[in-house]
Parts: sequence; C-alpha cells; structure tokens
Amino acid sequence: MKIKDTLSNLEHTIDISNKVRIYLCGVTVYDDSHIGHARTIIVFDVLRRYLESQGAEIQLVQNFTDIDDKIIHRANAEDKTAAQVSTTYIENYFRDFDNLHVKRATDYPKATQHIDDIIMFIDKLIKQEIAYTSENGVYFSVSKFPEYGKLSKKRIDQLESGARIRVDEKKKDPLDFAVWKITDEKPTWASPWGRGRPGWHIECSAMSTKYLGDDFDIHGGGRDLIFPHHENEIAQSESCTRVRFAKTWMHVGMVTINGEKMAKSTGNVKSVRHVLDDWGPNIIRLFCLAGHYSKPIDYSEELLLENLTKWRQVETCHYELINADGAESEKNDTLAKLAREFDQALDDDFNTHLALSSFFQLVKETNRLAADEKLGKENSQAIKTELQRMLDILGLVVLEISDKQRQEIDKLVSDRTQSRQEKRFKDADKIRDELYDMNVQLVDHKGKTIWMLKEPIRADR
RNA sequence: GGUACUCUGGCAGAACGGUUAUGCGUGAGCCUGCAAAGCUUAUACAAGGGGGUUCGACUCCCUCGGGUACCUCCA
Repeated sequence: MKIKDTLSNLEHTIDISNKVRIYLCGVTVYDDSHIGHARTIIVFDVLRRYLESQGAEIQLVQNFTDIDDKIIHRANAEDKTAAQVSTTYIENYFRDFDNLHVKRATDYPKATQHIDDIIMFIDKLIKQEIAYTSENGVYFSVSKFPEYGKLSKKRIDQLESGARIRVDEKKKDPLDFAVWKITDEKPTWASPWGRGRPGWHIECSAMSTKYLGDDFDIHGGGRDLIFPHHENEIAQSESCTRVRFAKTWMHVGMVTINGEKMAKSTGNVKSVRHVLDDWGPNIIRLFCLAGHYSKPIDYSEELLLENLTKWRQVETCHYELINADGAESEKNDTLAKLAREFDQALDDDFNTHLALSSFFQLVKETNRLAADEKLGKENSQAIKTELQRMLDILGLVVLEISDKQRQEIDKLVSDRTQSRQEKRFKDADKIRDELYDMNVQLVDHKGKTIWMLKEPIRADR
C-alpha cells in the first residue's frame, strides 16, 4: 500500500511484512468530540482495518491529551478537578466512538500518566543543550534544530516576522516553545525545574517513542496539526534520538461547514453525539469516507441524505442476498473485478471514494440480479462473502435482528400476503403500515414478498 | 504578508496525456391492487480565466483570478 507522505510529498510504500506501527494524535479531552474529530479517527480506523485485511499486524497508539489550559479552564468554571473533567470526556469519547463502530486502538496513553517519561525526555534535551530553562519553564530552542520547518514547509525567518511575542514569556527566541511550564495552577507535578506541567507537544514525542520506538511507520492526525504540533514533535524527537522520527506522515483534511473549518471558536461545531442521534453510525462513516482523506469535506444535510439513500441500497442488497432463491445467473467476473478494484483503490493512497464506488457498484449489480430473479443461492453466497469483507473494512454494520423479531415480522408478512390473496387490500395495507412503523420495508417481488429491517434513522423524514 | 492545498457536469467526487468514471438528483418507463423498495433507460458531453508545450490536455508548464487552511489552541 502507498500513502502520500506530507513531509516529502512522495508516495511511500507501507511495509506490511512487519508489524505496522501507527501513532495517531487523538483529542484533548475538555469537551465532547465533534464530527471533525470523527473524520480523522474513522479514516485511521478504516486504514487499520484495511491493512489488517491484507494480513498486516497493526499497533495503533492514540493519545488523549488530558492536561492543558482548556481542561483547567473548564474545571475551574465547573468547580471540578482537571482529572474529573478529562475522565468525563474520555468516557464520552468511548461512548461516541464505540457507537461509531471504531475499533479500539492498541493503546490510549494519557499525558498525565507519562510524566516520568516526559521528564526523562526533557532531561535529554537539556543535557544536549537543545532545551534551556528559564524562570517560568523549559523551552525548546528552535535554532538548535536546523531542519525546523521541514514538515510544514515554513522558513524560520518567515515565521519570525509573524510570530507573536508574549511579554510574560522568557524565551530566547520567539519561536521557542515550552516543553515544561512552571506554574502553581493545579494540577502540577514535581520536576527538576520546578513544579508545573508539560507543554503540549512533548507528550506525543515521549509517548510515541515509548510505545512504538524511535522510528515508526505512520504518524497521523488532522491537517491542522502539521504546524506547530507535528513540526515541534519532529524537532524534539529527532533532536533527542538523532534518528528520523516517523517514516510517513499522513494528515486528514478538515471537516468544514459552508466552507469554513469546524471549530469551537466559530461555534459551527456538530458533536458526534448529536449527529449520531440523527444519522446513526453507517451514514456518518460513509460521509467521512466520501472524499479523499487529504482534502476538506463539507458537512451538509444534503450530503448526509445522499448517503442515507446509499445506505438503504446496501440494506436492500443485504436482504436480497439472504432471500436469494432465483435462477442462477451465468458466472461472470464482475465480482472479482470489483473486489480487485476496491483493494487497488485503497492501495493507492487510500482512495476511499474510489473504493466506495466499487462497493456501490457491487451493491447495484446485486440488486439488479435480484430484480431480474437471477440471484441464485450459489451466486449470492460468493457475493455475500465479498460484500461482508468490504463492509468489515469500511466498518459498516447492517442492523442485527433477533429471532423473536424475525418471527413476529414473518407472521405479519404472511398475514398480509393472505389478505392480498383474498383481495382484502385495506387489511393488507394496514399491516403494511404497521410494519412500516416497525422500520420494516416490504419488497414485493413477482412471486414473493421479502422484507428488510431498516436501521431507524431519525433524519429519515 | 508568508506557506500549503484547492477550483471538474444541478450536487458530491475520482482517475487518466487520447476511452462513458462512479454516485446522488432529475425526466420517462418496468414491477405493483395501489404504494414503497428495487430495476431499466434517458439526461450532465464538464473541467476558474488567459496563454503555452503536444498530433492530442481536465491531466504537463506559465500567468491571472477565486476559495480554504496554517502562520495562536485546534482532528
């Protein structure tokens, strides 16, 4: 598989013969996650599922930033401790992302549980004179890392002209950034330089190295992290270890609303919980995978609605396959071709849009065979296997049905069929309405009626 | 101001130096007791503007313009 690396702008081949080590910058837990977070995390979830389907072993590490100014502010505002705030939003994170069918990462390290590692890391930087102490903290000296700016393609002199210099900070250079902040504001931890807390970027340097080694395969996150976060991580890690930090950098485009970045400051945030209530996990996942991961994607009801239509087709396909008993169509190689195209699309810089187009072609083709009464048992078994493989990679899940529900529905459906045969159409339609209210869609074929249990989507009218 | 990305049909959105992308939508039809769902078929012949390279460019180069992001916390 090839991924376009942000740093070199070249396509890198991901070696899956050894364990693939991935570090994903997760969220700062001071509030509920929004759909922008969801996109990044879903992209990496599908990436991971795809690589696993190709036989790769994956180690996916995703951090929680559980100490920072915003968390402290929220804690103060709500008269809680920072730990209470972060714990709450970590719980909410798992609630939301489990509901989105995101597979759990291998590890979810937290900054506050790696203070020792962070201190050791800073200590190394100081010993090498790459970081220096001042009265209010420890700073990384950007001038000691000549390659600073290589990820974000910025030049130090250009940055300096635009840099904001805070009066209260005792930096040698305005570009220097804090790796340790000395402060009395709780919570604080003891360090050789005084009580305080770590800077933001240092946790990812310390934790990624600890969990994945000095040099790992993929480092990812949202595009907005390229500068300064990932730039600073590179500076810290490469200064410290003297080896290349991550082999491949992969950045996910922003979710926008009316073309503007979704952000707390502009108030155009759609929380995962809220969107999940209206649309459910499958439609959100389809929406997040609709464009190339590196490009922005605009959130709109219209686009979600389009994906609802598509999802209904997938559900139809699923039930047509279950009920397949038509004449066997002659063998053709469409199935193998679409499966191959699906994989090729993902192989080529993770082109989920193209992969989805193969996926939907398979769905359409199957529904067409069903409509022509040409979907036989043997054929449908092969399609079912392939369709399920794709669904698993995409993390899409058709609504499960219990035996009790099934019996209940079967009963009503056969009552309706009886009524129709006796031309008691009013009775038949009454049952149909009843089923409709149970989210059961009837599909009247020529000789038989099949039904499907649709995922209830609140936004569906 | 600097840097990066981006500009494709009503909408979403790819690939590719020469082939219908695909999907949604829309029109018509099939099926049906009527619907729904599904299917069939038609429809977009598109490439921000202007130059250039080429036998041929949406695809490469130049230029002008629009948009977004980052340059401060940010997925």
